[in-house]
Amino acid sequence: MLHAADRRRTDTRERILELAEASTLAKGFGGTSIDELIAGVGITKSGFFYHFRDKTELAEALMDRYLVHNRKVISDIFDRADELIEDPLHGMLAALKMFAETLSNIPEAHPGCLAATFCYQDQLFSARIREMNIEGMLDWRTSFRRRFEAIVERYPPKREVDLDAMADSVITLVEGGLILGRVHQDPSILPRQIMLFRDFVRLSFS
Amino acid sequence: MLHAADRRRTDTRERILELAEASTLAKGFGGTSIDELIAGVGITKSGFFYHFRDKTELAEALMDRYLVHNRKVISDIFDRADELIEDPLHGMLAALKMFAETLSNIPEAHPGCLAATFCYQDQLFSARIREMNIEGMLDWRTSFRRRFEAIVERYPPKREVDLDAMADSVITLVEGGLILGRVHQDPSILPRQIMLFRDFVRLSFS
DNA sequence: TGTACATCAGTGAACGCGCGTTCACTGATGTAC
DNA sequence: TGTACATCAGTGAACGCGCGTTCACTGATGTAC
Repeated sequence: MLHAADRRRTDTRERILELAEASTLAKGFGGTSIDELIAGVGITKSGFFYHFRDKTELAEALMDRYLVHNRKVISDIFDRADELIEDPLHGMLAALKMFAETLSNIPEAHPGCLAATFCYQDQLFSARIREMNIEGMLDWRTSFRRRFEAIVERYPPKREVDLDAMADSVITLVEGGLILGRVHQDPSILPRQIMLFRDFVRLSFS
Repeated sequence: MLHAADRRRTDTRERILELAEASTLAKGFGGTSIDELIAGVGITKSGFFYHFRDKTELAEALMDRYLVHNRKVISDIFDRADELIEDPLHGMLAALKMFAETLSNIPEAHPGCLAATFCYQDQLFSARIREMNIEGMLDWRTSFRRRFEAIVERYPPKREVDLDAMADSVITLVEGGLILGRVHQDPSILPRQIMLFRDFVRLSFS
């Protein structure tokens, strides 16, 4: 159980991270100033530096949070499907459909992907951040790759399929779809790409 | 024919843009300083402001250049295929294959997409930039959409297909693939995604 | 053809603001004995 | 249970650097008559 002080600490820190993430998605990490964050949270600048040694540590904490969230998204995709469906192909199809639905149900346009912003400013960051980014992307690849292998075993495809590419497809579409969705201000773009990929999976293995 | 002065002018301006684009892809536009550009080009700061009223004008010029380049990429995709192949489906398949090959032949990893960086820092820019970004994305959608319509007419698919989503797929995969390629430092990721999409197109219409 | 003026492509110095960072300090809460 | 000390979660003031921007000026080239 948390004591009062711990709770307070966690709160402020968490609120800084929350604001920093939103601002980073809107203006990039470089464009996000500490002044702006402390104004939002209601502390002084020194208060910020109590929670984070420097701005780099904020970036790393942001990436950490993102990695945890990332893994939860992936397991959410498959957990429900695994519960209901044993067959790997139909499990994948169900999982993709549920994923697309989840993406549709986010009321506002999804704000974007932190990994993408960081990747497009990577020269500003430590090698640490880049490694974390790779790690996050590999989580997607390995999770999907394993499941596609199970599918191939039970449903041998007529033509050879590039399993690594297929495993990377969902996260590729997510990154691309978030960009398109943002530019066009149309949150339906990403889920529709996922549903299209689902059609592709169905066609490939039947 | 250009006079000496014009040529010089164009040269310096072009070199600023060239450097600015590379730096923007590496660090974001906000992280790209005028000091850095003039050091690279070898002029003084006032020289920069002779060519661009302010930094916003540089961003717009960058986006302008990108839009022109963008259109060339799209027409390159289809021009050769149109020359050789009349059938819309086989033309599309050929175009996608050539596109994937072109992407493979870029020796270094493709540096990324300017539109993506701008999109992830869009709060820093004028509405003008955002409009230009939309325009660029629509170029892709309309070009592909028209061709998929021709395909559907000649090869009616068994199942209904989301033509808008299909038309958006290539640019979605390009944006996503560039991010994955950058993070993993693997330039083969994007062309393989394109080839996978090509398989999908073939399966969908036969 | 020579001269006067205009434009091009910059130079050099200065400015102010915002940014990340540091440092000495503090009041409230928690812990050891 | 009371006291001494430690830790937590900050405050307040200052600093220096880099950034975008401005302004008066300039030498080389181009153009009109």
